[in-house]
Amino acid sequence: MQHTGATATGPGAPRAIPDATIARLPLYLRALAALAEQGLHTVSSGELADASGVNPAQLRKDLSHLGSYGTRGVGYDVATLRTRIGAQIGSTQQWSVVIVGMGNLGSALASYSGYAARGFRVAALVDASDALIGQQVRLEGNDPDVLTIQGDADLADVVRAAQPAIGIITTPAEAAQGVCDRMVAAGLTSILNFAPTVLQIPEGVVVRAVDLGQELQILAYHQQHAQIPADAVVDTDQATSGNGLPAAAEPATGSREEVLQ
Amino acid sequence: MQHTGATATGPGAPRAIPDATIARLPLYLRALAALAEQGLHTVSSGELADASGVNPAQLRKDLSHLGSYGTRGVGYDVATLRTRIGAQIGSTQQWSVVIVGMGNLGSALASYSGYAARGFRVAALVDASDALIGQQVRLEGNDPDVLTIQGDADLADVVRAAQPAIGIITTPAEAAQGVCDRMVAAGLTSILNFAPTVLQIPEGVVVRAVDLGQELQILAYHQQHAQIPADAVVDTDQATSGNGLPAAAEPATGSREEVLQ
DNA sequence: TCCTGTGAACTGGTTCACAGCA
DNA sequence: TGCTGTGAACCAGTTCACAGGA
Repeated sequence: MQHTGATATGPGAPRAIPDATIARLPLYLRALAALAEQGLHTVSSGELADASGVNPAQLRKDLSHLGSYGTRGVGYDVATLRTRIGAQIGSTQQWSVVIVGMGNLGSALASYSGYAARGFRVAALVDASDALIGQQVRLEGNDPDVLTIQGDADLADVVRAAQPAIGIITTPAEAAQGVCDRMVAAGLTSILNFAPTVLQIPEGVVVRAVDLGQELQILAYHQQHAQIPADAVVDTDQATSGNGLPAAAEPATGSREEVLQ
Repeated sequence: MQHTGATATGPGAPRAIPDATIARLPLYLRALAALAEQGLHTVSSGELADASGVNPAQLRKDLSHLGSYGTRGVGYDVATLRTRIGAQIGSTQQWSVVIVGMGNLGSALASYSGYAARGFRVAALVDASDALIGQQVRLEGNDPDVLTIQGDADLADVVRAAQPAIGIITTPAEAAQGVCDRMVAAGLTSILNFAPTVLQIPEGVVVRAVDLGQELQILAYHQQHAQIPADAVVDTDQATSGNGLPAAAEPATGSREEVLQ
């Protein structure tokens, strides 16, 4: 991991939130939104940690990096905490994204309805295929709720015009590096890459990669090495419902694998 | 992160590959496939590390966990290494997956054409909507290249019949926990969750989560805190092309953010 | 009493630097 | 000579455990 020159370790810079913490803030925000929707006004670290899938001590330490917004003996005020985390993460302002590659995945991401709620808007759609260029795409709840797919050749112009904060690459692997280079040249410094390839980028650009195949392979590894020595799966502290399988009905609170990290 | 009772620290168990290493093996495999395609027969740790976006020492240490398959003074044999990593990760056998939730994202994932190449096949598609149940979906290159969407009510039967190794959840957040519970009850122990919610699972089940919103928010954080003090972006060791923007044409080899952890 | 906030211990992971072999 | 393999140093992140405030 490497981020921008942002690690300003200057004398008067309290700006030092660990990367691992930052990756979890969206999780907390999501959990807080759910709690607020339930009408809750206060949460303890234990409750919020549970809802976020982390250890309570972890949660408290993470939040302590943002300042002291809890009340001892009581917990955290849901609304206040949402505001504080939101401010840190930048969800107070709206960020534009441009999506390059309007195949199955690109289209699916374009029509993702959760952008607005999280402070994002799709500003432009780009593809290289003549068959797609010029087509109009309807985006539920997006600011311009209809976007015209623009040509890959115009990518630089599109980026300069739309000034998106983030570029999303959903092209085939072969095209990804070229798209990335041109995004960077046009001034983009944050890229979300769904193409199964490693992007070479200059200093100062942040790339996050999501790869379905990689995720599946990691799960396959665990699957393969989950030796079932007659006690690994069944002999947990979970009740079994007589068919030798864990009961589904129960709350099933348990440990879980960390999210992406 | 938490995986199955697989951490068999028994006396004669050399089975101790760190999780962080496992998460990178698919990356190496991908890079090796690309190198093999280029006709390369041998790679040094430096070259492979470059192609995978990691530090050479990291790569060597990772590979050393699988055994010694390199030749000092020369490097690694591409074919051998592919085989070894493939064997570890389980890509020697084929794994079936079931996808639950055939909205935009589910459909996009279903028609992802990279499954076969990585040793996966889609065994079943499930959705709760009457409008979708019964519809046929064409899957390029999949074993049954046409699948009929099955009803959510039949999920347990579908899982028991298809015996998938991995369940993929692409339902709305509200439905995800229910689907997960029933998957687990039906015997699934590896789940890939795209729904923006934390799944509560019993011991012995491995969940990996991918959340678009979370990724965007992490990037937004970096974007917001990438103070541009007139020297953060431009004043790197990258050449500028006169327009004050980094040149796009150059190789742009540089540091990069780690892939997903 | 019950919770937060945090120093301190610990764990896991990364990088360095070099010994050792082709 | 040029590379791998790996102990040792280092660093980041997690968890513990408790002091201290509402």
